[in-house]
Amino acid sequence: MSLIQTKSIAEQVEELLRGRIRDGTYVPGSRIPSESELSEEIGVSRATIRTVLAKLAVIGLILRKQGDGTYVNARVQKVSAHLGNIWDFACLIESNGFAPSIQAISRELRQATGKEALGLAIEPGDELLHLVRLFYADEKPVILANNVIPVSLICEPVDTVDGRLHIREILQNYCHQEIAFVITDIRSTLIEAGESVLLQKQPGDIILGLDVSFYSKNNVPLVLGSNYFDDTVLRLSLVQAWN
Amino acid sequence: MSLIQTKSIAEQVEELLRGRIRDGTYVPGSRIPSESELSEEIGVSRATIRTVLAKLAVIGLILRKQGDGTYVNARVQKVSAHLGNIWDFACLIESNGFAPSIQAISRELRQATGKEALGLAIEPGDELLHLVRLFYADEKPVILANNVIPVSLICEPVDTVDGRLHIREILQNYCHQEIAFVITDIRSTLIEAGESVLLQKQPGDIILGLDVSFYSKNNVPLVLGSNYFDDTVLRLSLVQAWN
DNA sequence: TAGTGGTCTAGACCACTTG
DNA sequence: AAGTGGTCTAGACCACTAC
Repeated sequence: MSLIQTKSIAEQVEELLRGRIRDGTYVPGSRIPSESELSEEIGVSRATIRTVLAKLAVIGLILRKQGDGTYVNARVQKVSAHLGNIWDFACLIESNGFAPSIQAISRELRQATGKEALGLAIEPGDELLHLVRLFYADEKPVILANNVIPVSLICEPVDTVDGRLHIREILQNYCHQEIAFVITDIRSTLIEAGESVLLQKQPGDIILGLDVSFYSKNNVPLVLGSNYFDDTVLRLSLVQAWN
Repeated sequence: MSLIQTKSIAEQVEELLRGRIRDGTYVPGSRIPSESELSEEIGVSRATIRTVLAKLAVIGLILRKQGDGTYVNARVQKVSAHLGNIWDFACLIESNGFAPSIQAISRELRQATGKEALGLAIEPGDELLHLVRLFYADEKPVILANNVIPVSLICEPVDTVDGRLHIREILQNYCHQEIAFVITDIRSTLIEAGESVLLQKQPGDIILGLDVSFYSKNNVPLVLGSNYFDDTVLRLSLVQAWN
């Protein structure tokens, strides 16, 4: 097992191009070099260039015009938290222009409710680790995150779990599991008394509810998330490319 | 200009494989033939097979395991309205298991407000076409859609615009414009008296607000959408693949 | 060890836009 | 007409998983 994971050529090219877009080497709205030119300059095949450009086009960072060229999308740079980031709250806070931080509120062992058991494909009463975390945007609390993980998945001592880590990291470090896909339900909801205090809101204020399920490649449910998202401070905005 | 648009090989392969997944030829949860086998059977290169499988993997329809094989994702088939469909309301209603229909409520010419002018990159007071449409799920109203289009973009007589068409089709038919990308803001909001009647809700009920902006490849704002989404009837659920 | 998906290449041809 | 992105091919090698 090698600790040093060399990045693929495509990943390196992606970072290079993202960097040039970020630092203005490629001016917003302007045309970037053609695929052939990039291929020659960077020294990789045109196919590799194309896989990278396709990825950047999907998230709207660039606009491609057949017979013309590829353009930097000025509009998306400022706005976005795009598709891949919907459930990555720290990333989402950052792209809203705030400095993110995470506070671990509590870590509790308890039994699964019927609904949780259904979502996690376990039996009601099976033991769960329930994590409560609070996400801050520039010192202001904006997202209250509840996550439950079946204890049966956890390989390490439960009390070593660091609540400030990303869910992905928690699953990697303590469960040796990788996330394959995620299903997110978005609801409009009223905040309850218990949660309102932590988010500095009034009970009965309206708020976004994000119910998230994480699954492994074997289609095993890994974690359920029940999150309260203060959309008066943070924008939940998605960018999508057409085709 | 040819009316018959032959589909690309990749598109045909995608339809073939989607069909096999839909009709159970490929059993949910089971492994499908390898890339080489598909390549040989269908008679296209492995690269083409791979582009199709990559697309299906992004929307979670299949799960790919290196060194093992490709599996049909049983879970996603039932759930989803995935990324590409967030703003395609008819499609979203359908994937929730209802029959969609659209009622054109009104079609009005009026002047742009300051906010609208900003979003559409025009001047306040410039003329807009304001469409109000109501989406039904099995005869029950679930989404109220307000769309505004700068009249300057419309090439055909305004009173010929068919309010029951998809926004994409309206832009194609009456403005000769193609949508390149979309930015959607999701908010939690209270429904106002005017809108509540159409959606058969009480004023003050909570509801999801979806603010959508459509842009062309030239980064010109084409349409703004302000939509009220009854999430007590319809689930807004997103599927995303990790990587 | 055999077979799978993951990465990458070099090159061909097409469809399209711009000058 | 020249140059761009879009599509597709055939083949090589690697990393990983199962048996």
